[in-house]
Amino acid sequence: MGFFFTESRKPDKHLKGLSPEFLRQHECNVCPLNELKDLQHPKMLPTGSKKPTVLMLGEAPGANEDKVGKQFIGKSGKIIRDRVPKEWEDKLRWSNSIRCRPPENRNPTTQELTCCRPLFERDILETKPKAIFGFGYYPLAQVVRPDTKYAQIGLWRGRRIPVDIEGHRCWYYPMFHPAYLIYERSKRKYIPEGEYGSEAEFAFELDLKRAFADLDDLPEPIIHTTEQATANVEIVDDVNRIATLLDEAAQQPSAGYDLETKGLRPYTNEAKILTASVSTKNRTFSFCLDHPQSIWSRLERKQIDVLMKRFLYESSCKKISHNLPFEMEWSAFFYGKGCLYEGRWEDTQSQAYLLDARRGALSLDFLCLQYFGVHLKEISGLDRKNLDKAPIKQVLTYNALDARYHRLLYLAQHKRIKSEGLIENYEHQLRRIPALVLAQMTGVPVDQSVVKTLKKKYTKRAEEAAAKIAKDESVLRFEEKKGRVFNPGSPQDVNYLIKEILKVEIESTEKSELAHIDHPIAKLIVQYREPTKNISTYIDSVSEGSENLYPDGMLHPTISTTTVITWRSSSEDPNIQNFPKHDDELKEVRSQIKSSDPNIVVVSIDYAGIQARNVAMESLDKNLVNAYWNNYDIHSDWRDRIVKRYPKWIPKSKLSDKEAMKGYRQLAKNKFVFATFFGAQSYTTSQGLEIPRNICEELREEFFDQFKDIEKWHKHLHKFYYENGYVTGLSGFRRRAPVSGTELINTPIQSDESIIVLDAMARLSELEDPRYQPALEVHDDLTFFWPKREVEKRLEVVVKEMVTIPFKWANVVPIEVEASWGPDWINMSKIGSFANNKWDGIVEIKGSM
DNA sequence: GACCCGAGCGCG
DNA sequence: AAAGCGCGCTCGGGTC
Repeated sequence: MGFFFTESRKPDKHLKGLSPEFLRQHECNVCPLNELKDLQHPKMLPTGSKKPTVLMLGEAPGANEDKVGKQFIGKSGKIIRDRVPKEWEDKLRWSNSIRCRPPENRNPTTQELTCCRPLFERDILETKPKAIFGFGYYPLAQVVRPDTKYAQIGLWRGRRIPVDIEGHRCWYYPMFHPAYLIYERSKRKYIPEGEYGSEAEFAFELDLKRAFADLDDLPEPIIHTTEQATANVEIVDDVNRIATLLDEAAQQPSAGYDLETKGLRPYTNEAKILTASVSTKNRTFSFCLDHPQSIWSRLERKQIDVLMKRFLYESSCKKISHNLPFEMEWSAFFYGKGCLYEGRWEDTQSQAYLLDARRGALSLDFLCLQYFGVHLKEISGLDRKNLDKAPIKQVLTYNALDARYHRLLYLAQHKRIKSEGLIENYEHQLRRIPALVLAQMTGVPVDQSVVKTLKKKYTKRAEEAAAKIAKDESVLRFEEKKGRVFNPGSPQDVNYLIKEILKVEIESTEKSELAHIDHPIAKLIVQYREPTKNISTYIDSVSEGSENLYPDGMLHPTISTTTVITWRSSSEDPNIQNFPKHDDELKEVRSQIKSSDPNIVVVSIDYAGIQARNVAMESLDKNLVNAYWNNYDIHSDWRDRIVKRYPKWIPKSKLSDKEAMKGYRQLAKNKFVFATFFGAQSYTTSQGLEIPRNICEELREEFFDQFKDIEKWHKHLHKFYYENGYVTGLSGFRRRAPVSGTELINTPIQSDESIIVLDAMARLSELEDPRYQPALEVHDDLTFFWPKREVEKRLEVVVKEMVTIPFKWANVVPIEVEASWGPDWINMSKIGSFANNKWDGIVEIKGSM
């Protein structure tokens, strides 16, 4: 039996010209597997209980199964059977989605799956199981028919889906295929006794355990038919009726709210809200705003704006959207930012993210399939990209359906949020959204004159490097041998050049690897890469003509709070969180980020060493906590301890060189102290510090002798994870299995960090004063664009808010921020460091960790 | 032409 | 055995 988890293993979609109906009708007679001569046991029948609670559904018989004529007796079958609780053994039925063994374990084809499906259906109707546990991709595809893009077992495992098989309704539990677990084990040379072969193996065990535990109290599966989904949608074309319905909705406890728009962002000249829809318990309706096919008179159109505004500002219902930042950004853009803090908004995508953060499974479409067994997008059959050209009635229906499922999904997920004890986390998540939407709307200024200068400068550099490369003798030899032009931007070409022409062994063509090569071409390639990367990633993306730059001359990067597995934010179009800051050759691109008004300056305030403080908060390590209160400099101390154990690390001549010793402190900090906090092993620290492995092992022991509770905390995380199936930080955030050992340590650090920073940002936004609204958030940093003469006054408010953290767990160590300012985003100088441990207004402190 | 993937590299 | 974590973007190189 194979394993079914990658794209390449999906069945081919060709039915060789035969319709699915035809294949279903003729079953085995038109099945290619029926032709096979060498099968020992073709058409293997299901076995086990005739009145089963669960149907255990595999993919197809394997070699062993075919030989003996019994199902689930091979290696994969054993993995499943070993995990069946005794009390369930006689309540199971065993079957495969394909009854004959495909030759040489090849994948079943769509044709074979379709032919076999009626056999499966008849068995279901005869035996009526309450649940199906399906192993791997093929049963999932055959039973649930998820859209191709969702057909990844890794996305579905750990969930349950209501399914309707020819009228029989039951729950489908997708699980990994055991063959995948065998494959994962096979990749490792050695697995210690008692350890899982992979995190997937732990997840598999967890899934099975939870699925069996579910059986005692299975609810009725809810499945919406297309008729139910589309029933009673009112398309409103009368303004008075819109007024009546909106006012009625405003009085309801909850209302789904959805907008269809021209474009994804409201900052373009063509941006329009095309239609809107609202769905309450009694009613689902939609109406036009600026759809080209709308029939409103100018007066009517104005009246609709008044009604929209009233609904957004004055309704007492919960306004529920899926991907709330979208509805908030458009609503605030057209009806004023004030509406973001009026009434109560809810976000079903945030709920879903809290319950299960897997990427790719947060769309309304996916969640409707999971919760209601309904293919939402299939019903509407609408091309979202050209909504302004689609028939208006279709757009309005589609719009209304979305609003309906916003509300239904909210109710379904709310129950689970509550029962999992995640209300507080959801409330925090909700507060992030208006804060980040307001940051998106605030925007980031770009000075196009700087952009032009830099583009010229880096283009010249790239050209110069390219010219030198073209003339290099090694490149000439490459071109002679290959018969084509050498491309310095192609890792493949570079790899060939270094290995086959220069005859130098390399592991990769990364900068660090090239640095070790004693040939001018290595340096030249880096000299070519740097300016080309700078141009394509950081200059072109902010220059006129880029889709990222809007008519207001600003960037409005999209910030997401439901993408990153650890609760951090992410930024795209462009990613403003990874602009060069350190490399002298590259960091100049930050000077593009600048107001054209010379009175406006950039002010950044970042949390000093927040992740290390998170380690102290999490572990409550006595020595680490005290270090913060007593200004003990861990990194200098450990620099000195490393030298003590390995004197060769720092040449004698440098021991009295203050600047050099600062550099070694930095090395000790990043390559040893922090790395060890985060779970790095001696192998890694040895590579980072470039000192022998055994010394690093000794150092590690010495380190955990000083910070005993950090090691304890690492162990606790491990234990908690295997007991509960997720890892959590002090904020209650959860990251669910599979999670690897080092991810276990990092996750609470990143999540608590993000809670602290984004809570501060939310509090600043809630002041509802644009002066204190950050324009950027970069993980430990909030950045503002302020009039120069206002900086001191505004800074006081912001700093105070940032260091006054409302979480008890955070205040076991002092919190410190560092502010800097300048005319642009790179030419910045330090204003000062401020901490809350000596709070007396703003206290500037000297010496930081 | 649209999509997918890995390599490489920027940030915290 | 593997060997801090988390992202987004661009390119080359491939497929359909």
